[in-house]
Amino acid sequence: MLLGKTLEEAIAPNVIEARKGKGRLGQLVEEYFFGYDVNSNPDADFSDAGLELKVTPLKELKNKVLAIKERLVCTMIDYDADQSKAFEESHVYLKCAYMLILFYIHEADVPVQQLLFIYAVLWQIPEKDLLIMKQDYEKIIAKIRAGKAHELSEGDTTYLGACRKGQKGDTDVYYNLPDGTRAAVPAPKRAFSLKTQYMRTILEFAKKTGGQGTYNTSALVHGYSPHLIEESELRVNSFEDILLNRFNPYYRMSYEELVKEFHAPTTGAKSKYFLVANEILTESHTRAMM
DNA sequence: TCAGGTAGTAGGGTGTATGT
DNA sequence: ACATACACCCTACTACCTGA
Repeated sequence: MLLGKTLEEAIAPNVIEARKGKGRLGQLVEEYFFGYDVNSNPDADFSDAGLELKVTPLKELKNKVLAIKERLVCTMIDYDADQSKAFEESHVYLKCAYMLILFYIHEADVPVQQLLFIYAVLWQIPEKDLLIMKQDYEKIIAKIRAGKAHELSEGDTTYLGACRKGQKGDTDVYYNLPDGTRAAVPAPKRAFSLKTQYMRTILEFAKKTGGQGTYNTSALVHGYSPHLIEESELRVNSFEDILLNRFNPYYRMSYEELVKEFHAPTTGAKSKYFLVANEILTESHTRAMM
């Protein structure tokens, strides 16, 4: 529907003309393509549409090669609720089947303002990978159902890991078993993560394709699409183009420059990169005011 | 060829903002 | 008050290079 056309040609010429200023594109996409009411939800982000945004570090090896620095944490494991969920209806799957991943280069002792974003990849987990993750998921769930959540380990699985997650002072949590009784041994909190081994395949894809507004939709077939993909594949492809175009102007800009560009507050929060990336995606809300 | 450097993997842990 | 979402930080162990 949008393929081979501009948004204006395909959707709402008059309205688009009525709005001037940077950042309208995303706003229009949200409003006319996805039906968001931008005004009623200024924080509307793409997770509402089934797109998870992730910002993750790379490290530069001695030979200058860029490698994955860490696993990518997806979402907390709910020892009670997750037990009865099939992979296809799990929080992890719904959340991470479709991700916009921004890679930046981590450097020790370099002010956080000077770190460089280098790749952006829109990634839909291919079916072959989902198969493996499904097995991983089931392995994890099986342990929980057996009352062995405390024995969970990242080494158990291939792509989808159950990594430790918690805060100072956290105590292990109790959970109920399928028969309603309480597990004998409480377990530390854990989260589902994409292991570095899997992240590497995404990185390789980014390198191979240039990573500057690149996307993998090879797995975009019928049957398991998250709710983002309600219409045709054409629509999705167009959406990707639009979304990725939003990032194009910002490649090779440092965090500091981005903060200036978006008049975003500089914070010491560890989620600061996410906050900036979110600014890019929801730029319309701040730019529209100017 | 073997000791030291590197990288991959696993494991444990933390800070800040925000939602319920 | 507490849990979750954001990543982010640090260490140990192991295998694999690599150059004296």
